[in-house]
Amino acid sequence: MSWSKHHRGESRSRRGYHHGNLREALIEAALALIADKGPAGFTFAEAARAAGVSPAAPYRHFADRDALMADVARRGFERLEAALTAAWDEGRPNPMTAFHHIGRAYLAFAHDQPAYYAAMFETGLPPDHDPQLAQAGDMAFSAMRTACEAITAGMPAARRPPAMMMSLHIWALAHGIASLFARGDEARRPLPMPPEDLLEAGVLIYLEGLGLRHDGDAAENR
Amino acid sequence: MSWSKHHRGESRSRRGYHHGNLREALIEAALALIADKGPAGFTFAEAARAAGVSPAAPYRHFADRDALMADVARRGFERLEAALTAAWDEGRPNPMTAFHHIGRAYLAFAHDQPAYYAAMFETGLPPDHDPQLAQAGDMAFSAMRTACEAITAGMPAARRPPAMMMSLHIWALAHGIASLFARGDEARRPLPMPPEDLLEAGVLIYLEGLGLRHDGDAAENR
DNA sequence: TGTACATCAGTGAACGCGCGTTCACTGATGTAC
DNA sequence: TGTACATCAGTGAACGCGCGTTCACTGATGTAC
Repeated sequence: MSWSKHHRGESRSRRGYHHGNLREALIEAALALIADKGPAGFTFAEAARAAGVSPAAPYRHFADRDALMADVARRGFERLEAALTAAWDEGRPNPMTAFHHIGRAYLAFAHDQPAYYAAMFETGLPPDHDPQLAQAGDMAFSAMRTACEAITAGMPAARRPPAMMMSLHIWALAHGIASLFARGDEARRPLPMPPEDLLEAGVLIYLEGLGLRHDGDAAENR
Repeated sequence: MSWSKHHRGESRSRRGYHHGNLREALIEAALALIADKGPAGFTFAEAARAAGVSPAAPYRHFADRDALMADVARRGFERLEAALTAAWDEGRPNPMTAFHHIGRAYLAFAHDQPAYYAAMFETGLPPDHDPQLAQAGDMAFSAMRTACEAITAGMPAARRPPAMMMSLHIWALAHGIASLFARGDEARRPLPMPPEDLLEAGVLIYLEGLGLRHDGDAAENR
């Protein structure tokens, strides 16, 4: 199979000596390994093997194992931010419904992307290890905060809660439920109800506690 | 130092050939290693070295690395249960105050015992990997549930929330805040306020949403 | 009180393994002229 | 259009290391008699 030298793999973008897209291939390999064996089960050498290159090749693209992991985490936060923003959809069809969509999107992300989720929250790496990583995390949080600001905008200023505090509460509640009960890997704990329902009920009670009526129309918030 | 053969280490309970308390020593070593380098940084061999025994010795007490880890996690849940129960103190001085003590105790545990916390929640092991581990986890959750039942006992049955749901909400909120902002290791994220204050505010709003007045006296709940 | 013996916790040497990392190198690419 | 050359992505062999696990063993303990 002499042609395999010039047409290795399934894609014509991978050429013989030069891989062509090794950086992306390593990240994909890392995701697959993390999903399979947890963040601890991912090794630089095995990612290289999965990408079909020698163990020295990854050093052309990442300083070390942690740098690759941080890049995966950064992409995870970017994806989460996109998912939350799409779920919010600028408050359509109405802020209260859109707010619940955000919560569902958070749980869906944790469940459907366990590798990203683990890289983002369970590697033990400090979040400010990499400025780009920290910024991506802030962006994702901002998506939540934007929604909180919008949903409380209709309240009288005196009774309006600080959007920062509110978004931290919602984030923590969603994160707690996701980490314990909605994660996509083996560490998920059993729950006597769908985690989405648990989160939605919690958010409703919380909003009620803030003085945001949720029964009836949502005209107050527009 | 010929006597070191018979009086090895700082304790007279450790005797020459037989360690005397190796099981405990391995668990302590594991905790120290996890605290130092995260759950992934703990190895069977290094725990043996820290305990001053040969690498084969741990196999007399634990089937493998995961079995030791599960034992550490089990003890962690037992400690957490004890801490929550002590904080609740059967609802003294009054249920609302005692309830907030529980939240603080959860955050304090996560902060002060990062090794236990990581072994309990971040090893990636399935929670039902070990029946004793699962039971210890249930016991800790029960402590929370007992408090929720007590604090809602005074409400009219029609408006009383299910204690199961309520305790899941409080647990998830505390767990989310602990995991993100109150953990004792490097992965703690910065927060513009003490995490205890964030949790207490969230709990107050949540209880308000349930219809549990918190301003004024707590007579309603006694 | 003394002795024989079963039990068992820990030894230490050995094994195969995969890891992270380095090094001088080589083959492909693309650009200047 | 063709050629020389700088660039750089990937090679492959090598290194030292620590891991998990096994094995036949040995020394300490405690109990039966």
